[in-house]
Amino acid sequence: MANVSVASVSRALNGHGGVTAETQQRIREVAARLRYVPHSAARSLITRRTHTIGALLPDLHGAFFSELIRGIDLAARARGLHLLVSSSHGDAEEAATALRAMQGRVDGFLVMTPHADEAFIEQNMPTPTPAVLINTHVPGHRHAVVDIDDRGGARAMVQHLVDHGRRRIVFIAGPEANNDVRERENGYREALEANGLGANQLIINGDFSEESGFRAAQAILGMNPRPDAIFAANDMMAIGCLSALAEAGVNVPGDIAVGGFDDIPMARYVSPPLSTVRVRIAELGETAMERLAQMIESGEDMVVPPRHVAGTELVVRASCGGSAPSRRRHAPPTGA
Amino acid sequence: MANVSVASVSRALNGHGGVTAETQQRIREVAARLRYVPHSAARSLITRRTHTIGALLPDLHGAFFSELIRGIDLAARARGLHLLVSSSHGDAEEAATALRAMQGRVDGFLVMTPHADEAFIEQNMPTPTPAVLINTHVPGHRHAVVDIDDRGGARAMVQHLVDHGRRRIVFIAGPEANNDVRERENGYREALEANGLGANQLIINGDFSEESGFRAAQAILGMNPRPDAIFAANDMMAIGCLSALAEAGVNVPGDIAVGGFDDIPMARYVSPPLSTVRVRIAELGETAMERLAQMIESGEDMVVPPRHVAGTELVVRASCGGSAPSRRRHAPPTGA
DNA sequence: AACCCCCATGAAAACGTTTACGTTCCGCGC
DNA sequence: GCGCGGAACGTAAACGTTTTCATGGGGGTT
Repeated sequence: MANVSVASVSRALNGHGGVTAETQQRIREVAARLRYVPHSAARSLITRRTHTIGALLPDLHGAFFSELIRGIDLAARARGLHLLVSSSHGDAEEAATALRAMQGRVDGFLVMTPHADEAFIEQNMPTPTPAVLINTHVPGHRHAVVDIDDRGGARAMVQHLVDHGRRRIVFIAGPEANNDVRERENGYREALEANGLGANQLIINGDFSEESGFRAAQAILGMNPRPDAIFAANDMMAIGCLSALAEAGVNVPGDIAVGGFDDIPMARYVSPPLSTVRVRIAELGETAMERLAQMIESGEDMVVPPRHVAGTELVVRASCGGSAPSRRRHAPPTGA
Repeated sequence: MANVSVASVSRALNGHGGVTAETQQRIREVAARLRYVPHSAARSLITRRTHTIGALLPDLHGAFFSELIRGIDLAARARGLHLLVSSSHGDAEEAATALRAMQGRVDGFLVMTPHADEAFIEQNMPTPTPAVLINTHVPGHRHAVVDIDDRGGARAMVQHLVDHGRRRIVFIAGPEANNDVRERENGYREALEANGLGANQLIINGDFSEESGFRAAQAILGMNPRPDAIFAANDMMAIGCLSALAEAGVNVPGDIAVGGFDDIPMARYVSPPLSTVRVRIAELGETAMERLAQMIESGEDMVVPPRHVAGTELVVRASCGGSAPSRRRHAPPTGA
């Protein structure tokens, strides 16, 4: 102590006023000298604020989540918030457990999980805690929602293929439970229908793995008449396709054009470079975090911001045989 | 309340005994019905345990950190610990701030930052808090250290190149401040000397970016006599080399062999597939986390485990012209 | 039948803050 | 000169747990 009561210390360090500039100065000096740090638990106990937000993600693996976390972290630290991460490895029960474990430890949730259907939300999300649902099409109005424009991106890709003369476009789907996939498939369908090709729907199931893309391409090569384009629901499957096609001696994009989704860093490096749909993932995370911060600050009469949809961007490279590849060899991929 | 005092509730929920099985049962039922969750701040206040560990990383970008966090998360959740992440974007001051901000909020630190020299540690790490330093060559004995065997990995790669007849091997270094790079360079040197090639040291500086690898390769092409192998301190630079060499019409590995370090996912997909040194990153994170948990549990008379060095693994693919590429086309890369 | 010990339970202190509420002191106006 | 207002600061309550200690009751032993 520096000849002063705990109350004054609190006031001095929090800068709430009610204390002379001089004593504030003195207290701060002493605090620094003593390497005093306020006990955050005690503070949280009385303040009911933890200055921490909890992120529940389906997995922490791969470029997607890396980018997402990065965006979230960026926005969080800009606001002086801490980030508590947790992955819910596939299992819905595990996700619920993780959510419960974070309960009370955080001021708000950032939730992205395939298990987040309405019942799950209802059951496991404490009403008073603000939450932003990422990429989760739940109609509820109690939580904010931030989505990727999967449908629009898929439409753009298919439209591009159609514009360049492709007519028999196969879509390689992903795991059925996945919302993104459903939306990408919807976009595929809409684009075909918009071009009077509704009857040409060709859908093969995959599971997001390179392997499944490889197998899908083999199946496609056996189809008659042979398709002239493949649109995979993600880049890894598209890359699997490229392998299979190369192995079979099929020319890409001459014989078959290939498009993916995500624009993972690798997409630029495969041969031929993969056309794909870029999602500004870090931006998605930032937006979600910003929304959440806003909800938290709004306090009692919480305002739930309207649904936000993160745009996508068609990245044309050699694999889809469109215009000259827009890939400049040594420009770093934007946003990556 | 269920006809019982707060003390009994505490005992029932924590299972410390001192309460009838019957009442414990009853209390738990009521708690579940009321969706009661203990206030973690209050608990931390008295327990002086947060059940949270703080991870300070230099960045959250890219495959490396994605893997690292994944490993950490895995080990953390296996022990029921929460994970607070923070990136210290480059700046040492920022790292210090982040560390201070986590102070008191966590039971232990996982620190990986290029700024973690001795002074930094001394200044910013609160002595009583357990900490594990990842990939940080600080001699202090107060903290545990977990490292990558950069030197051994580099030696293995260079030895492999020498074994296959290469004699003029260029090393492309990374940012000077980086510990990994220094060690990789040491390994390079040691391997050359061990083979009586100590006089053939050829080192070019890079900065870990693809671009710098590209430029380095151009420089190398101008050297006389021309080197017959390139060993880049990381995969991205190696990939930049491949681009430059392909552009110049140089045959890889015929004219020049190329090796990288990290085994990023992309390494398998470039052309030719890149030989590299794999680091089991997730394992590194897991080990670090386990050590930390061990230190935390050991309590007052904290035992600091001895330095642990995560092994590396030479991954031979086509780019180094060794034996037939060991890459099986559709086996998923192990550990990725 | 009396005593003792142990176990289940309750009461209360403690953890380290924030904040509402007093208290003191100073300066100013009447 | 007296009173009054306001600013600076101290006192103490409150936050929700855990844990120590006290209390009571039941069962076993002598």
